[in-house]
Amino acid sequence: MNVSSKPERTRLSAEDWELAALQLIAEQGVGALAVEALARQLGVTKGSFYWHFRTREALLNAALERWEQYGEREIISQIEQIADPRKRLPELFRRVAHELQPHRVYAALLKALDHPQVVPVMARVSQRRMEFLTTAYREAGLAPPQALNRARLTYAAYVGFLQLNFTLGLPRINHEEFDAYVEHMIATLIPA
Amino acid sequence: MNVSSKPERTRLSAEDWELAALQLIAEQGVGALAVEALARQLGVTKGSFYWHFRTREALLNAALERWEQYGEREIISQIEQIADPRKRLPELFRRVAHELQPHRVYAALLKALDHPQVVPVMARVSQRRMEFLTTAYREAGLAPPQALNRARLTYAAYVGFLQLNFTLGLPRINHEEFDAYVEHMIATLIPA
DNA sequence: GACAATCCATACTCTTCCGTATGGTTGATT
DNA sequence: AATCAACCATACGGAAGAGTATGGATTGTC
Repeated sequence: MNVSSKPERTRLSAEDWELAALQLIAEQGVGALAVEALARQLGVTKGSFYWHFRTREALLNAALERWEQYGEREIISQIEQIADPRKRLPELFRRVAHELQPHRVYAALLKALDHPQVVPVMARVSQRRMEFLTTAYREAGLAPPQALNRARLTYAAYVGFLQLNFTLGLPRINHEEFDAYVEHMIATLIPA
Repeated sequence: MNVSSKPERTRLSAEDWELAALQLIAEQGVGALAVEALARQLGVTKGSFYWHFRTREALLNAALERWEQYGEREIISQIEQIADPRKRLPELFRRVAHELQPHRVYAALLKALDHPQVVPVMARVSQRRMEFLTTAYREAGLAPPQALNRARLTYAAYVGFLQLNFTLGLPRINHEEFDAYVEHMIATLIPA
């Protein structure tokens, strides 16, 4: 039951700080990552923090590294297990669409691309995903140049959707409408 | 010739501060908008600033309002003058693609969606553009629900592209490749 | 149960940046 | 030429947050 934030009176590890940092980033952005605020939230003081980390930067880097490592393993491997290549992309779209929770950190980091620490991480992650999409489109029948551009378009649409919808709260699309939108995306972007 | 920043030894107006603020936002983001930094850049001190504006917030609001007013008039009116509705969207795509400069502020504000002052501005601007796109798609022959979803998809792709390319510097797409990408977008998103 | 190593609290310093107070300078007006 | 408003410089006060110093508490280990 120790998921929340109040009364966990055990001692903390570096991992605890990293996880709390990621959660805070997801909720309030990288700019809100202040050590005293985090300490309050964890029920300790700065004294604890500076035992585990040399600096605030170090925490950010550690948290980003953790996120990059354990962030996307599951979905990609799940999709790769689908036998028919033509069924992979629709399944990917639908699955991503209904797991918007793990994308919160990505959306937050997208808004923090002025911080030099996050740029390389985001570049690597985005690059990997783009490559995954590109090969998926090739396997779905597109010629290589088409596949690359379609992957660019798809990934841009994904990123833009994140920004427009749970960062900005645009026209608060509801569930049915959202499902229809996803199907529209599938019909428009994926070759028949 | 007084475009740059060094030796303009006339007195400043509120407008000067607003324009400088927008430029700084475009280059370094909303977070970098500090009054002393701006003052240095303009060759004056804070004393000047606090004569023109009551607070830093006031400057940000004024700058945002100015941007919202004079930001997008031209392109929309130009597009609306095109007679054949089916030629409007391709032209819009190509024109937007080759004027990425005015989109710098929009991209910067996209990353500042945690600041409560920018959210309403961005919501209004994005909403207007979305509506423009939606009617354009209807005029190009799509049924209303399809048109709305296609507009969502298109605008998300636009926003995502901004983030991925001149905020993050993803795979540094070159000119030819970029033109090909734009044509791919047109072929994929606009009904024939 | 002593004794390290680990973990944390308290109390500082230092920097940055917003905002204020106040007086000086410049320019237009008469 | 005098005057008044517009504009700016200088010197503060104060809050917030990073980082340091140091000692106290807790935990495992012999």
